Amino acid sequence: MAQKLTLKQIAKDLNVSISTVSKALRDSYEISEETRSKIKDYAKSKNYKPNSIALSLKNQKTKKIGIVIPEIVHHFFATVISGAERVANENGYQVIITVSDESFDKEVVNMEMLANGSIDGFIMSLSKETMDKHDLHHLREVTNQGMPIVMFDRVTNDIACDKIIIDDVAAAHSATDFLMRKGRKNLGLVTTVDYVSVGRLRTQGFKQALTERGYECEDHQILKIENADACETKIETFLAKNNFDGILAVNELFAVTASKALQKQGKAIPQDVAIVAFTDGMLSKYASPTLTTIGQKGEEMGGIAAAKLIERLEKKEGDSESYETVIVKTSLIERESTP
Amino acid sequence: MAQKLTLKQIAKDLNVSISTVSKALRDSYEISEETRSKIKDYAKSKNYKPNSIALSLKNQKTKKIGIVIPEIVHHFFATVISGAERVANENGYQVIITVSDESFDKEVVNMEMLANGSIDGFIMSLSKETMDKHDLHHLREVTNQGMPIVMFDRVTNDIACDKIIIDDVAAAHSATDFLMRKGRKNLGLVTTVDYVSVGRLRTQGFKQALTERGYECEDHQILKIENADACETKIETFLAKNNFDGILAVNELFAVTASKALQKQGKAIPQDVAIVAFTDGMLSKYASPTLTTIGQKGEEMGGIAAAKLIERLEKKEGDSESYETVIVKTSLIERESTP
DNA sequence: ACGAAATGCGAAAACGTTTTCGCTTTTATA
DNA sequence: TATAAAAGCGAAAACGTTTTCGCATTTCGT
Repeated sequence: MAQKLTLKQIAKDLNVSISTVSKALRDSYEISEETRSKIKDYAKSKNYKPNSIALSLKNQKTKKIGIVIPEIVHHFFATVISGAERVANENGYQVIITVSDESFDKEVVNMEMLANGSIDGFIMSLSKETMDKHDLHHLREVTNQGMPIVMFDRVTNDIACDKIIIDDVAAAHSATDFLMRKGRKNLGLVTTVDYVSVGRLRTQGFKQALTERGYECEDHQILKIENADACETKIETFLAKNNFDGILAVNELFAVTASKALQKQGKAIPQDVAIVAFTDGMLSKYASPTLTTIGQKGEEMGGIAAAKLIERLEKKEGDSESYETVIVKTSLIERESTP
Repeated sequence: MAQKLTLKQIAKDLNVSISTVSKALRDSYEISEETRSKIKDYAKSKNYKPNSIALSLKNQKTKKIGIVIPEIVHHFFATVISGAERVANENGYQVIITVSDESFDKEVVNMEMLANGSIDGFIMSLSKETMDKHDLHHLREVTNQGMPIVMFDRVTNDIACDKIIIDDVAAAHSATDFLMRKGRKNLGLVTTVDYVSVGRLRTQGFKQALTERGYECEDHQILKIENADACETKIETFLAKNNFDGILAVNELFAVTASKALQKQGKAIPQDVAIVAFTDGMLSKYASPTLTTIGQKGEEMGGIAAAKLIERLEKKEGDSESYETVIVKTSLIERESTP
């Protein structure tokens, strides 16, 4: 009903010019104390708030950050958003979320939409399909326009930008090592297909740890899952065929599925089989038994990503063009699934 | 590097006026076939995309929807966002997320920020503190400006707007009934404090079901939890003091916590105690035993909320000013925690 | 009391669009 | 061939800001 109050309206109401109103509200010395307070009082009483669209157009800045993730109903990504949103808000920015749904096309469409003036920069994690096709033209287009990107978790080396990751190799390595220190010698890995960077790297860390201790890593020890929806039977047969005493899983879902399958097969956890999972989410905390996990600190990653992006946005043009890769430390959170 | 292409730039490059470019790109009959295709080809080759900020200012529409939720790292809210985002995108809208963190002040600040031209309308669920204080001035301010709100889940009757809810009373009633039909006579309820609307309503449904079957509902049967972080010991003592054979919990977390506590106390589930939980999330699916839940269909609620909001946004001014409350059907998803 | 400096304010441009209106030039009509 | 209509294009306003510049009035110094 009550039309939105603008500078123009205030100017008309008070019989001054628009410029005077603008200056008064920004405490310009050009405006007399008297006029200034008259205008400010009036604006306050009518609850004037400058129109952010007009400001964006004028300043060529939107104070908005676009977050592109593959999936939102997912604990890790939700925590990343949470961290990014918090830091963004603290710095006067807002976040716009789009979900690629693991689809290359959606990722492209969403980013093109946002790149047309809606936001100042991107925080993103690549969709599976993008990593598989390795088609990065949309990312290049964005960076060519001078719009910064910060990638997290699922990144690529072929785009020059800041990156926030965990050291997947090292984390998998140390988790595997942890299992071996607990006396487990017959280890299995439940992971994703290789084109997902984190899957590949974690597999690599797992293998390294084994060979360093003089064990050979054989193919039958590793299960690569493409589609998480149909993982249950695959995991069951994988576990039935082998006689593992330790399992590393690249995510909670695989881990808890494995845990249940093992228990169904009569194994006790952690006595017969120990389990460690990547990603410390709800499932790990509340599964039975609770799962030992590698905490990925999504909240922290999101926060760092937002901070880095904002830093770059607010830095003078043409400042150092060097990009940084931040490696966030993981932590092993021991629970009941390991002895 | 390559500056963003504008109408002005195209006009200069092709030696025509800005208006001609604009009209050509929008296929105006005023422009000759020749000029039109020249301009369109050029624009396409340079990948021109209209600046959305300028369009927003011109049209006084942003094509953006603000979603205000109390918490994002939460399965139900994540599904709602997911559904809303999907429907919004299908209709050419984008979503901006802000999190109130259950704080009244943050809710107010975030909404004021968004209300200044950033978005066309709100989808929201009230923060606990807002429900507690029952201070709704920020919501009224928004609606007075003519900006529509659609509320979901945690709503209030004191604001005129569309609402998307489940029938909490009926759902709790039928879940309680379900437990009684399974022969359970000594039921306990783990819920939240009353000022959270869903907590109050579910409690009401629980009580109704009991009294309808001739049981009296006594205070000791009900545990009201204010802070979910510290719920564990409270739930444990609540269960130890009573000898329940059936539990209804208002969310997954309370349910799985109760389940574990009961098992620790030597009870078998569902043989000794049956459990039903509100909210069908990850936890229920992967807990041991898996939990029978009342599915809230967050994805569907989010989708409906977005559809309703967009419908209202695109309807001619001054059309019917009547608001609707959509009640989304819940479904009982039976799993191992009930016989 | 006269010129200079300071004070207070308004006009206008700019950000990138769309759209209305008006101006030329061409084409059709009588 | 004169005239009306149609076709093709450009100028300008509008959306709501900020900011530079210029103008008028007041204050000051001598």
